[in-house]
Amino acid sequence: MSNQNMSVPALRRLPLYYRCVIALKEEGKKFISCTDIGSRLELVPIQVRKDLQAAGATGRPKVGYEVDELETVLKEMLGYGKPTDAFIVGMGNLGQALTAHKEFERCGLEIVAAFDTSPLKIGRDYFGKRVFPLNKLVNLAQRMNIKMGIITTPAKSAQDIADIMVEAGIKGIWNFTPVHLNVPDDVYVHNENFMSSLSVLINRIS
Amino acid sequence: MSNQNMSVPALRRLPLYYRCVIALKEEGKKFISCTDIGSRLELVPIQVRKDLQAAGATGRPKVGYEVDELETVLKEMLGYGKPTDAFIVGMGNLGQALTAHKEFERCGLEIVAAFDTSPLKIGRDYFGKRVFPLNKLVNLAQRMNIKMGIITTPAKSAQDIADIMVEAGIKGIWNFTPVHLNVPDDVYVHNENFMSSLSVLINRIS
DNA sequence: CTTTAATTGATATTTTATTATCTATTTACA
DNA sequence: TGTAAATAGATAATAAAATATCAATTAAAG
Ligand SMILES: NC(=O)c1ccc[n+]([C@@H]2O[C@H](COP(=O)([O-])OP(=O)(O)OC[C@H]3O[C@@H](n4cnc5c(N)ncnc54)[C@H](O)[C@@H]3O)[C@@H](O)[C@H]2O)c1
Ligand SMILES: NC(=O)c1ccc[n+]([C@@H]2O[C@H](COP(=O)([O-])OP(=O)(O)OC[C@H]3O[C@@H](n4cnc5c(N)ncnc54)[C@H](O)[C@@H]3O)[C@@H](O)[C@H]2O)c1
Repeated sequence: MSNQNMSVPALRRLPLYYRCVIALKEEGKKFISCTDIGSRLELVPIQVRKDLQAAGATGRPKVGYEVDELETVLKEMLGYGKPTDAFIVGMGNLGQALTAHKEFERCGLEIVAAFDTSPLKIGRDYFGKRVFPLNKLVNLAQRMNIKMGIITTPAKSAQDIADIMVEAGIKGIWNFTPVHLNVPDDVYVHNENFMSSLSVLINRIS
Repeated sequence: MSNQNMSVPALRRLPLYYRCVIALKEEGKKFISCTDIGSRLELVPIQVRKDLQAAGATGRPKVGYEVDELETVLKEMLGYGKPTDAFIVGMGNLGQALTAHKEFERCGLEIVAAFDTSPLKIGRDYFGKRVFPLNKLVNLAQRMNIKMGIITTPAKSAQDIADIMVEAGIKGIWNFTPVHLNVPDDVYVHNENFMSSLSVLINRIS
């Protein structure tokens, strides 16, 4: 099953390996080595090997890893086989862009419903997803056993939405707002903080 | 000036401190301690102190850091005073969402022009930004001395766009596609890889 | 005026992540 | 059949990041 004690940096590299495996498969390759993968992704082979080891893949000396097996192992580890259902809150520009993104369904995430407070949006469909009023979230999440929530509301509402998600039993929050969220220990928050990324970029080019 | 040898993790925390400082300022506080900041962001005080030290801030024992001075230091370090001009390529769902985001201008980034290959988009304005044909990018970038590029095209075009950006003299690329880009050493790429984030989230909630 | 508590800043330690080294295995080929 | 080359896997070393310790400083309380 999914190895809970893989490091975050290693976990973040797995989708890159997966893409690489798919590409090599399409090129007709049956086996691939860490060196192959590493040279494509500009990673040292030893790092690729350690990550694949942690993911549970095994290879053969002189040959490398079997493409089909590697695909299966990574798919399993990444949860691409059975997508996780998620709610998204805030159907503005970013919320709509994420909802439109069909690729997520092949990468373990299925956005099943959206929530907003704007009467202009409630009841409408965006890319096939219905927008519900915010006050329906807790009840629906519990009935549908939703464990993942995405926050794309204005910053000032973010903590309120997080509180509602926690109340609803959600255990993983994908936070696109620039605010730090306070949640209980058993809830995992991943901050997609664009401002953090910008500060690195700006620093590096100046 | 901007400390080029700050670590990436530390740099990424600076915008959080900045937000915190602004919030405390609005509460009327004149001085703030690492402990204050840390408790708001769930960081240990020593980490906040080390980061602020690297950013060039100095505080006074028993009192903490002066709010106004901290704001100035962070603003300078983050480049919030003089926004960096950037081009964005790919005016689809995500490209439009980013272009619509006014907050960037206060956080060091000014998107000055957009590029696309679709005849339906070229010549139009989105949120006040004109869309140009892709073949105008190199010339315009050189004339306007553009150093930052944002890629929000489909994955299959990403490397081509990166090559064009490199040719145009762009030194920092914000890559929203899931592909690894090959660029020369003097070009910095920051990958906003949503699939990587998903793999951590899915792993942690299962 | 003295003591106390809080805080910074510098240094040291620990932990985590990355990279290197070494050994055993396997394939390809002479 | 034997040998060389490439590679996985295990272990060790290094580097980077986070955390702890301690001394110096300073404001406030007694
Ligand atoms: N657009 C971007 O590219 C971008 C970039 C970086 C960060 N962000 C962050 O993402 C968030 C959303 O950005 P956006 O550009 O989509 O904003 P937006 O204003 O376009 O959309 C916000 C949406 O949230 C809804 N909303 C407001 N309050 C709500 C509440 N309490 N509950 C539920 N819904 C509520 C609004 O009705 C609206 O539909 C913001 O926090 C922003 O800082 C966006
Ligand atoms: N939408 C999301 O929320 C989301 C999430 C994760 C990743 N991404 C990634 O971001 C990228 C863009 O996603 P999107 O949803 O906005 O896609 P989209 O299809 O909505 O938009 C792509 C845009 O790029 C333009 N384009 C195509 N080829 C081009 C080229 N060679 N040069 C210039 N422009 C070109 C298209 O005309 C279109 O306007 C994709 O790589 C996607 O994987 C998007």
